Amino acid sequence: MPVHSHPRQNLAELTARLRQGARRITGPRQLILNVMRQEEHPLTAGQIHRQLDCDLATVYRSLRLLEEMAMVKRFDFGDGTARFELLGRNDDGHHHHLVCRECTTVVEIGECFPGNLETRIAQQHGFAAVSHRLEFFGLCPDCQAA
Amino acid sequence: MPVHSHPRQNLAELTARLRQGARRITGPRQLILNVMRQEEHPLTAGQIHRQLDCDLATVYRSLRLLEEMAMVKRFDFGDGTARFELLGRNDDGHHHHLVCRECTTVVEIGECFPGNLETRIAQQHGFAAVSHRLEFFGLCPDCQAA
DNA sequence: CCCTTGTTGCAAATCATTTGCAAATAAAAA
DNA sequence: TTTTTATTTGCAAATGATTTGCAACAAGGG
Repeated sequence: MPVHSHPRQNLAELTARLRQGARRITGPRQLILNVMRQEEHPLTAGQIHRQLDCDLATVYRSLRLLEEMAMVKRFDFGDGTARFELLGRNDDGHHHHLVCRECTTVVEIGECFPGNLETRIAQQHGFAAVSHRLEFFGLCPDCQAA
Repeated sequence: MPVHSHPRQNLAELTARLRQGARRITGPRQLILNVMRQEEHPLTAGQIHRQLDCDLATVYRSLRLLEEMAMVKRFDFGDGTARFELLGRNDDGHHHHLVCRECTTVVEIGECFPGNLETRIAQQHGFAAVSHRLEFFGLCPDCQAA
């Protein structure tokens, strides 16, 4: 079983969450959620856009909205393009990725470093509300062969 | 003392390194190295450019060159703008940052998580040549007060 | 000092993402 | 159900960071 499972969420449930956020249930938003719920890997706005029929700007606007509502999480793999993943109802989305430098294949990582490291660093420098971003990069099995 | 010290490197030494890389010693390159050697924090291409008199494109080209030569390291704080730091002669630049979400103040972190974590993750998924990117974000003392 | 090749400045091109605005439309109100 | 009203959409144009084409130029070997 995958380290981090992605039980496919149903659309009705997602729609309900949207409504709870006092947001309108529109065609584009349903389409976007529907595309995202069948992907287990983070998608770029462009990848989502290619799979449906609405304006790219709308995709960006919707993703920002969904991010604010904590329904999706944004990841940055440092290639200048944001990726988005749908979050489960009580998932804060805290997990990391192992990304192939060649083909951008993504594997999800459940592990993280000991939590006290972050706390210690925060205290040492007087910072508050500290969070972190951690991603791994390497060559996946396929690309090693090639 | 800072966790990660930045002994100001002298220009002649930097220039020598440039020459070793079989690269020409040009005005713009000296200017850029000179600006970087007096900064202890990562700078954006724009910040460097503002402090000297040459084309922005040249700054970008030089930074890329210096990065390839391992004389500078590129950092990505996820705000869509790359930052660059000068590296010491035998410094691989492996360290992390604690960045203020409000004012972008940067503190360097010497610590890292236990090395076996990375190795274990790589093996678990059959990846090779694995590296990682880790940055912390929070509110610095000043911004907490404000 | 000259020649060759790497570099620069400038302008235009890219790329991801955002924004202005008028037209379209959910959801609330009547 | 129709009307009302605040959202949301599509489209085009604007942004901002970074790159690129190209002709003029300069560093360093011979």
